[in-house]
Amino acid sequence: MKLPSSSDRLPRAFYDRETELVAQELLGKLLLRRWNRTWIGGCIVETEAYLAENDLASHSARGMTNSNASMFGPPGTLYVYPIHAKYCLNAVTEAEQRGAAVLIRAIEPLWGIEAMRTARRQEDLRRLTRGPAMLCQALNVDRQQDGIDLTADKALFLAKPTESVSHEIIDSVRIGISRSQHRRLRFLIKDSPFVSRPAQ
DNA sequence: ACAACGATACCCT
DNA sequence: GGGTATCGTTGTT
Repeated sequence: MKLPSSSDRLPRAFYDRETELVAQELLGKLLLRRWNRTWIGGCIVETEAYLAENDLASHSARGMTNSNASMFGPPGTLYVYPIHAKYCLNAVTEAEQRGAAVLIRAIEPLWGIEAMRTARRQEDLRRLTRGPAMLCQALNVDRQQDGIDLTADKALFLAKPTESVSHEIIDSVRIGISRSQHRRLRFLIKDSPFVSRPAQ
């Protein structure tokens, strides 16, 4: 896979659609992070949808606060939140003020693998980006990046793949939540060895 | 001021 | 598969 260029960047209209659809369509897309004058990133293999309405597992479920404000920003905003002394990253979806987002849970590492190994203090390729907090650590993303515009930022963006690769999507229940556990809002690329856990 | 908890991951058995 | 480190956020006194 060739490194994407700025013309491959996903436009705001991509994010300004139903969250479940965006979560599925983000599979196979590329996530790129500029770090120390090089690019780190790879291909998205696992996502979860967090909805604006009737979703008690969503951070937006009890309204906007200072800490979740960027989840209510325009589509294409990055929402980074802290959990268990780590971080997870989301792409905001639907119209501004809706409060919906897609959690990016895992990528297949493609570029800057040595930089990821350094950031993660982990040699095993399979354990570099296999989970949302691992992914943030590998890409050097934390709360400093919360609220940036993925459709314009110079150092962090999402892009369409530069070569066509077919994949099959499967759904699953979401991981690590205590409410709305029955909903099948987790999406994976079938047979990818880089997902955090198999579908349930 | 303080206690409880979480969209986690690591380490151990 | 289970226990837990670790810390920001939130809800309770």
